[in-house]
Amino acid sequence: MVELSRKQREMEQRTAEILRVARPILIAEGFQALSMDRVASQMEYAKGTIYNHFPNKEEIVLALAVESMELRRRLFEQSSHVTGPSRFRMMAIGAACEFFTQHCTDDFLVEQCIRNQSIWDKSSERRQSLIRQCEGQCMGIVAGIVRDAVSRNELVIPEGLTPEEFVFGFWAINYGSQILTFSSPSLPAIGINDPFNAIRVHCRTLLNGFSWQPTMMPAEYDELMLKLNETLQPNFWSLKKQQQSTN
Amino acid sequence: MVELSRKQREMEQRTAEILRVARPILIAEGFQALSMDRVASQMEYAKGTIYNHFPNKEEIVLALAVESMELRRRLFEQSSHVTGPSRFRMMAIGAACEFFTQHCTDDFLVEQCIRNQSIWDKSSERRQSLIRQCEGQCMGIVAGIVRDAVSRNELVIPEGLTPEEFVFGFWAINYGSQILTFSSPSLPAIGINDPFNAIRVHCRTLLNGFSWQPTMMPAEYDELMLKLNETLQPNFWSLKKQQQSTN
DNA sequence: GCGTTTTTTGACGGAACGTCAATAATTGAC
DNA sequence: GTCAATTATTGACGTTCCGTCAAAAAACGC
Repeated sequence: MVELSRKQREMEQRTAEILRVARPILIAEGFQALSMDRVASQMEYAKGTIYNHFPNKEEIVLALAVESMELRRRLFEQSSHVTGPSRFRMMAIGAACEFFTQHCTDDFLVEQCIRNQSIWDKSSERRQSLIRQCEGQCMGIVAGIVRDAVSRNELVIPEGLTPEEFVFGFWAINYGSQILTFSSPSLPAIGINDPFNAIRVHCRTLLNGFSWQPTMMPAEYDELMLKLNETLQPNFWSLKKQQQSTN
Repeated sequence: MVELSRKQREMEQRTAEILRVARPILIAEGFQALSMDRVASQMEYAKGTIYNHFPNKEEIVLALAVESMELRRRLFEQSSHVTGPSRFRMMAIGAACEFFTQHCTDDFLVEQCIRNQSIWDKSSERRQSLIRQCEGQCMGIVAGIVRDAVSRNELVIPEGLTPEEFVFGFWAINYGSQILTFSSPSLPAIGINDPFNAIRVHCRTLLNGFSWQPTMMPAEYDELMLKLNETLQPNFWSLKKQQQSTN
């Protein structure tokens, strides 16, 4: 029915509007500052109406996280299409991670929010599975590059590791550094001035350590990263803009 | 005054008692389940009395975090005293991390709690600096090993990295993997069955990648880790027990 | 004992959650 | 165009928790 779909459209539009209102609050003032009353009054609707869209505020946060994780997925997707040896594609993923860390800090904050038992507990199975799915897709993209590298004899995965477990190390170092960078009180005070560069060096060392061909000297590596960034960043930015207009 | 000190003692005892009551609540049910009313009623004191010890619940959480981070520091301390080449000591730190991840999961959860702007914001400068101090000490211990390695010509740090930035990579990969392991929904579902082993392989690859002498084949590495664990674990356990009786 | 100081208490104001009966708006049959 | 039926919106309400503070109780010291 045309009628029904108009209503549905309006409903979806308002759902999006709620997220648009909620996001800056969550980002600027944190989870506890995000209240249903506040969202309602800011939208000039009654609280009950908001509850027609989301059964609790945790669901709002999860919905925001889905948006942010989709952005990450699209960045990865984009990176995986780079041409060249498998290692180039892996480094392109690294470039995407760098971009996400540096230019999508808001999205990262939202992602971090949901790594919290209490939020997870109160939210619906449906949205949880959306998150899991997106996480799985990100992993799938990177693991795909790894499998491809193996089949082309450009990489030998150490014995006892699945491709996903291989990826896990890179995931951990990127994710960990991001969390530490944003939440560790005064990193510079303990001697870490450029965490971002440090992680790049570690990733290069890891790739070389696994002998992922072609191995690279520091200068070569940096040069290629520069080139990858130049190539990819326009796409990254447009994906980011796209996400911003949607949310 | 004897009088005064007796009162002080009682006060401190009760502070400790509050933490003893609060810790299991925080661990089992999370930050939001930890309420002052609940702690008070469980201790059979009025709420106001609890507020004589801690100005808000965030401070309680920070106090718990200090305890947990001190444990980590002591594990690191212990590990740094292993004899042998600098690399052995670095690997001993790795063993401490593994121990902390595997056997002090509660402490990790508490540590994770405080990486949250809103908790950090509401707590006192004094306790914040205790945390920072402890974090700095952990870093100091590991960076000390790195500096020693450099001065013994067992390691060359890549150009442009401070020893602390060098350590940061290991910190990030360990921390990141821990967070992902505990908070990522169903890691096995996306192909990661033994995250713990994966990180060990990555750390070995990193150490070898940096040519930290003596470089090691997988089997050698695992063997040494086994030996380190055998040597250190009794000490680790006793440090852990010690912390448990204090808190 | 008794006045003073310290500690404890729990009632209170305020904020946020999530609910639901009452109210308003929309729909479509006639 | 009217009106009964359906659907959506509203905000007051019960509840829970926070953090405060005046009053009550306990401890102190003379």
